Amino acid sequence: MTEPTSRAPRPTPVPGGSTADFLATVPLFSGLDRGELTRFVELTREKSYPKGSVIVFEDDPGDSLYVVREGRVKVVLVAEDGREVILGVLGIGEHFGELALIDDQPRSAHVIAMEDATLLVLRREDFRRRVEGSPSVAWALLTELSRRLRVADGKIGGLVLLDVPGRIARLLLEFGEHAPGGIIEKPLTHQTIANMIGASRETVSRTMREFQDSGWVKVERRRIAIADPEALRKRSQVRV
Amino acid sequence: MTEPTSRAPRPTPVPGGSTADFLATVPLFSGLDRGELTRFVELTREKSYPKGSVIVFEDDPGDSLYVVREGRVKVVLVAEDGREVILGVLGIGEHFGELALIDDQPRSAHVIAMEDATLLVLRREDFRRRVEGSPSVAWALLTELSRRLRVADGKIGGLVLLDVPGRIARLLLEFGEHAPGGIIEKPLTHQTIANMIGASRETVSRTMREFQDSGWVKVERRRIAIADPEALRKRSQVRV
DNA sequence: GTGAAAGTGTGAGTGCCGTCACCCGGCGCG
DNA sequence: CGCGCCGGGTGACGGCACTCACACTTTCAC
Repeated sequence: MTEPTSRAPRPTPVPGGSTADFLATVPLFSGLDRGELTRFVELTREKSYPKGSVIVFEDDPGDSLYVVREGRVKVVLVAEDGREVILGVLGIGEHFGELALIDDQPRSAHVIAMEDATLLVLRREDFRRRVEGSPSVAWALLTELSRRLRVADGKIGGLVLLDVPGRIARLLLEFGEHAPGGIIEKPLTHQTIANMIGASRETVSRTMREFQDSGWVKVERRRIAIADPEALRKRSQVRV
Repeated sequence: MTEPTSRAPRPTPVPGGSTADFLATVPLFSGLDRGELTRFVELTREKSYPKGSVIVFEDDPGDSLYVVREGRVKVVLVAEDGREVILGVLGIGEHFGELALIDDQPRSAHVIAMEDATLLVLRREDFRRRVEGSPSVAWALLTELSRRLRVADGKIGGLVLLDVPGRIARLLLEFGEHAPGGIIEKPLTHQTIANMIGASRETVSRTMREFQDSGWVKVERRRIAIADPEALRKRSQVRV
């Protein structure tokens, strides 16, 4: 999956940088000119969430779009017995909550702060006006939803066709691509990986050890470095 | 597996009215008025595909949107070893192929005719003009993509959290809802079900027998009747 | 009608991976 | 400084579901 434009790691906004500057780096709004952006900023509120707090609840009616300004959040389904499936991890510049604004259905998942996080909140009506008023925004939104649909379908394929090591290999490659130098800095705990690929913590642990022993990845102090992408790629291919 | 027809599209006798009438029933275009619809029809070509033929190939560049006029098609990922994952089954009035038109990426899956099928084909530029020119179409498209995203996420959750009987129960309920009287008429073979939920044909066979023995479903001559939705619902819930 | 092809039923064997149980090491905090 | 907690490592065990094998039934084409 090569996506030259939208997914490249963008420079982290300086804490002092204006909200308008920040929004300009978000693909969804990058089509707006400076004037529009500045006016647009007036419509957003900034909100902080401590690590572990729930930002949106599944099944709630939703009336806001969120853009991650600082920190990381996870989109999760939670079963009654406590098992959780992580549908996605969103970092700076990524957004969530559009679905409920588009189709007026309840929230489809929980969103939880993985670290202390700061979000820009935009209310339904302002969002809709923006989408309806700016073809470029509408088109960017369509593009983003398309991307997510492709990712989701790929995930479904992986869950069905690959064994656990294969799914882990694929996940590592995916994260490695979007990380500078193929080094995944942010803490990806085994438990998190497990919840992302539908496996148990223990199996992830064992598999990661095998990958290290094979020299495919190097792990030190919470950093995962992709050492042999080709081997991983092979392992994440469906076995013949 | 048959070759796709590159033969000239034969003018199809259309059961049930004009193409414009038909398009008016498709949510994507239901926002257009009669005049627009009639002019719009000029832009489409009608094409027939025999059962088993491949309509679009994964990884191909795509330049068309397809609307199912007659028959059913399946969207599938195919592994090298032949196993296939059915991402979706589309019936009359449903459409596919938008993704590639929106984001200019290659097709994300194969689409294969499950029965002899007739499709309306709309080329990229005409589609784009329509989306850009009609806010109602753009919005309908956003709504449709949102719906699919929710479905896909639900599927991911099901694959991870449910065992095979649970996934089958969920699938039956889903199909039952969209079928009049909870009776699923169209042939859903065990193999097809298996490919939709990521299971083997044999396991589906055994499970369907159990469901019948429990009185949850009644099966006769290719028809599946949902007899006890409540039981199925319970079974498709995550066990506590 | 008749044969081939598609779909289904069922048993036996096996393996991946989940669960349970326990240990270890590092790090933050009172 | 010691304690708790989070994250990780590893062995033992068992079960769900996959594969393989084969018989039977239904559908469909000619």
